[in-house]
Amino acid sequence: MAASLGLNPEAVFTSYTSSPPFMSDYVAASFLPPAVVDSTDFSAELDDLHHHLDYSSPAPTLAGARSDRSEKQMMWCEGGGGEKRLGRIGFRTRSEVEILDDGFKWRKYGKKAVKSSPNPRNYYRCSSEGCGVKKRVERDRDDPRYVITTYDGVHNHASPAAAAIIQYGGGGGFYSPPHSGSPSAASYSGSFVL
DNA sequence: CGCATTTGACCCGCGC
DNA sequence: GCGCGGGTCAAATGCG
Repeated sequence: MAASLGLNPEAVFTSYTSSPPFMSDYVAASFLPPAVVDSTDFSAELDDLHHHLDYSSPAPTLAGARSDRSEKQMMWCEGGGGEKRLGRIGFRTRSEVEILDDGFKWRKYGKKAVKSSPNPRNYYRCSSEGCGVKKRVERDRDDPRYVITTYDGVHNHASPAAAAIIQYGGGGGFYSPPHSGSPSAASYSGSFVL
């Protein structure tokens, strides 16, 4: 079953690093407006991240990345190169499970053991018609406590869950807590059971 | 009974 | 041209 993700916006935005990797998967789920990525205060550690991931793709262009020192939760984007589109977004998140519910419906279509890691890599495709977004999930080679998720493409649709997050994240950026005057988080948390 | 997952086969690009 | 590694397909299987 999917990871237990309590969609409590406040929790997501303020302490997601200690929760299931909900937020990272969410952001990666491609509904992330490029503008947000551009405006987000992405910090360094990209080189370190890339080195760590030993990503085998041909010298990807980093469009932006974010890291959280405390939890070593990181994100990298590639492709686009200042353009509006994100070719690929990757996350390294701490998680017990690999099936992370990011609000979209994914259909698994393959599994492969890769050379660079002792752990198998899983391939998923967005099950929505006409949406060719794909994602790969694999455990970190060096630190099995982490899961590396890579998204390819941009969803041509939104999920109800995504809409909720966008609403709460709007204006303040993805990592900002919801305004105190925002509608109660409770109205949304009910839709996502732990 | 319908649908998602599993898993080996197949395909393709790339480096030697 | 060949072998290898990675990505996808699709028939079989399992599950709700």
